[in-house]
Amino acid sequence: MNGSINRSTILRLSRYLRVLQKLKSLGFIKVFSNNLGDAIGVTPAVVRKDFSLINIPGNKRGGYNIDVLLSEMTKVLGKNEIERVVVVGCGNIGSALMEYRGFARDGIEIVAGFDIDPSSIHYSGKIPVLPMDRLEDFIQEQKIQVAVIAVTESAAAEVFDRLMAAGIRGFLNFTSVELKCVDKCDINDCAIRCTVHNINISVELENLFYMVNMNTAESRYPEPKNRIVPISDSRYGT
Amino acid sequence: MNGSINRSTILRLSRYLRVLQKLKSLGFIKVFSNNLGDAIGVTPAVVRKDFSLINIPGNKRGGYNIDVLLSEMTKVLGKNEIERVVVVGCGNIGSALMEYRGFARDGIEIVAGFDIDPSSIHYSGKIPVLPMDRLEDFIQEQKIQVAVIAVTESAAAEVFDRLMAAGIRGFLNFTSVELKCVDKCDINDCAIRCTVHNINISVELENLFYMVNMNTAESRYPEPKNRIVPISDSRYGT
DNA sequence: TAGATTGTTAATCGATTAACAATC
DNA sequence: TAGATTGTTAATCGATTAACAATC
Repeated sequence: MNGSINRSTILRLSRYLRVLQKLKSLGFIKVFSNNLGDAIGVTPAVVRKDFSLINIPGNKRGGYNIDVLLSEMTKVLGKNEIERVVVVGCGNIGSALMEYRGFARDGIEIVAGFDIDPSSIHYSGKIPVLPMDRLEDFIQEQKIQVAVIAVTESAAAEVFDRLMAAGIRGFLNFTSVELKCVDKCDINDCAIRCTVHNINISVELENLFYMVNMNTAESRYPEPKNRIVPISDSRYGT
Repeated sequence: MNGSINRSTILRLSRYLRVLQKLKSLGFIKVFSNNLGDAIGVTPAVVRKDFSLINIPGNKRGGYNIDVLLSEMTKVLGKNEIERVVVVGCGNIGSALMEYRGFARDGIEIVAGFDIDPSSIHYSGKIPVLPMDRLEDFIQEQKIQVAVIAVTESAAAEVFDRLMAAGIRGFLNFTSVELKCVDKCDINDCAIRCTVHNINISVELENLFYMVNMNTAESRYPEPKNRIVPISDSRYGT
């Protein structure tokens, strides 16, 4: 098939959405494919292709209507309701995420944290931090589907299993353990799919060092044509 | 060219490295391509190809020697010395990273933080937090090449420019602003390359919700052949 | 030897890019 | 009209996968 809606496309849609919201707040009405391409670092053709995939029409001369883009894209991305998340592990990273104010603007709400350390527990406050034995109940009662894992390395695998069993189907994993979905079957003997995004900051940094070293090594032989070769990787690229 | 060392390969190498360190600490001497493949979620052929790209020899029957792998891979990744990083913006995320203990094990050291808020500044302590006007001097004196950007959205672009001008060539960007390397020329009129990794946690979470919704929608029509379809995306995949 | 694993080549797959007709 | 932009198709590119000979 020459162009289905895949992960790359979806990640780009999220990024267009972000830019479009800003443009709208600035009073813009329409936008061209090359504007959006510049904004997120892709070619205009990619933008047009993405939009045509989700059947958003443009005007041959007048570009795309921002309101249409926003409403269609939120429809595709399923962003019509608040997206509720739990954070498991309220150490450095977990707490930082729970204190981050920017999620609300993006329609994301962290509804609870969970921690093994009794001194971290508090039931009141903006976001409660609950003990680990409340994990399964809470997830099932609140029908939570997405969780952030920010526990210690040694607890990662067990927490992952518990979350999976409790019904979580999307995982954002900040531990250094590479988590993978393993075979699980529900009572109806039907496949359970889940999605894990592993974010390993050490690996990110290591890679940056490698790229920097490579670039400085190469820059002794600068290419004649393209004097400026910015290498901007959004992690969703390539 | 049918197989140069590209970003995907490098990111995989970092991940092999991590697994290999654990295996070594468990007393393992050798490892097979399918073990490593399982560990990071790729096929054995990819592992063998990666290793052959960096000229690591295996034994037709006995797999790969872990010590050889480790020493060759650290050579390629340039991990022989401590990798020094600064963190700009010591709010929630920035502080969390500075307090994270795991970097040392990976040969990464956060040598300083920088913040605009005077109450965050402290010159002593494990990692000093310096005022922003020390930024350029520090980076140049210490020859820092990689920085984490964890400032507010509104400060992101300016901080990025300052870091770039001060000599930073690798950026790990946690702000919601998509940073791109722009045209810059140094005094020798030679291209400056830099690398930016943008980590946008909102986008990650949004994407998880999309995947989860898609999967649950699809699971009403389970495929006959592969009953279990784990979708495990390491962000470097695809 | 028999079995298993590497190393490499060719085939496949998918995404990006280029190009251009359609048309506002 | 002339110019600019969309929408789509074909070409290119690159990475993954499959396959299998080599060989321990």
